[in-house]
Amino acid sequence: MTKPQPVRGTQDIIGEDARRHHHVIETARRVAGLYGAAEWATPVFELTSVFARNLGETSDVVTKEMYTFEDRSGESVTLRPEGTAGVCRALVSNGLTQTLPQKIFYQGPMFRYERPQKGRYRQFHQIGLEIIGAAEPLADAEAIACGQQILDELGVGASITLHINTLGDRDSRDAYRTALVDYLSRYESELSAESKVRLVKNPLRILDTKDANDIRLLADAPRIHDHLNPASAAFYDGLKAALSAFGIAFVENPRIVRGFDYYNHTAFEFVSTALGAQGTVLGGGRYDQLVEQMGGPPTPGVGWAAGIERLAMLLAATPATPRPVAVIPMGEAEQIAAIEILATLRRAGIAAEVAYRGNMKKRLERANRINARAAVLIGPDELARGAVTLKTLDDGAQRELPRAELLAALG
RNA sequence: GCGGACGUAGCUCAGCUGGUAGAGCGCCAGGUUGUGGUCCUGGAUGUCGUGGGUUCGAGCCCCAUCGUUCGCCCCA
Repeated sequence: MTKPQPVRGTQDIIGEDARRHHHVIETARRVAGLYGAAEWATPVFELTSVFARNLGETSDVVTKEMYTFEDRSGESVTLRPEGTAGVCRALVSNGLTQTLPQKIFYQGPMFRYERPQKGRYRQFHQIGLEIIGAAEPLADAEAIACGQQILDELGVGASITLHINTLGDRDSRDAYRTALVDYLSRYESELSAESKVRLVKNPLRILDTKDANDIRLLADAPRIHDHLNPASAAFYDGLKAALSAFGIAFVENPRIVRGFDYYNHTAFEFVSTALGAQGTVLGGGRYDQLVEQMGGPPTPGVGWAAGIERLAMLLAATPATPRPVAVIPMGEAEQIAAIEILATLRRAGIAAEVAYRGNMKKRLERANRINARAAVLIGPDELARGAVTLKTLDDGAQRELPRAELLAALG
């Protein structure tokens, strides 16, 4: 038997996975609301230029990793690889650059055309937060605090450490890049193959190398903090002060970098100590050039995103679902009474189920399987007396009571 | 995109140097025609990922393909 398969790198989220997934989203949505964020839903695909223009046409990201195709009119469209670009596009499209700041929460599927691995799918899901229109480090601190609170409320915060860094403003960053290239060029022959390529293409990312010898060479490399101009240094100090005031613990990690030019100042990652070397569960930073690159007015922004699948994996336990009440008519004659009781319970906010068929034994088995807390039994005797038998399934105790008292008994 | 490993029942897996499939769990039925979770008895389920090849004979060997997984590249 050949069963139909989902497209490579996609997965069905069902059962326990679905409950964990929803729990992550609901927790994040609720906490983001506490920070004043409104939830946006932007399209899952955009014109390719929305993503490509900002990333550089030649990077691997564009040529290799985007889910891009032509629609029937020959337009090149791309399934969104991340959420920030679409949110910034929407901000500009809707003229919201006149109404700043905006705090935006989003959640949904993202797509990258990569080789699938465990926890890395071609369709995956993210939650994200953006604060657009605030140039102050307080916005960065709020975004980070929101991320921290979500992780805490998910119960995964304990095994996670916040790493922060600054890239400085454009001048600071350019000065640092020059200094870093100067230094590393002297050791070019000793660098790993990948780092040699990065030295030309994207030198800051060498700081993120895994090669032991590269790491040794980097020990004496110039540091970003020595190249920050006064304004950038003040911004970074402001961030750290605000984080401390929010009660957020962090470590400074100069190896956290971002590859694209629209990033500046703050870069941060929440790293799980439980998941090995690649344990980033939530990451983000400041992107003061992005909205302008998108065709809007110069508008600062800061935000983060986190993979829902990875967070769901970290949850200690699957969130419990409410236990329903099983309504069990003995036969056809009691069916109508059962339906009436179902309606009463559900309108009162009590989860209630009835099995579609089967004798009493079968229906009790089913009640057990759906983890019902109680069964409401109705046979000819109860029907004649206008009563029901209420059975508590955990201890098996049961008693007969008038139908009118059922709601109160289940309250 | 590159390299390694793997693909047997719904799930987890066993299957000797090739002789045409098994366990546990789950599922269904009965023991109990007004009572579940425990127990006992019985039952169903697989073109052994797919296609081709070698062979008298392939779950097992060979090739291809699809998928999964580990690592690399990348990680917006």
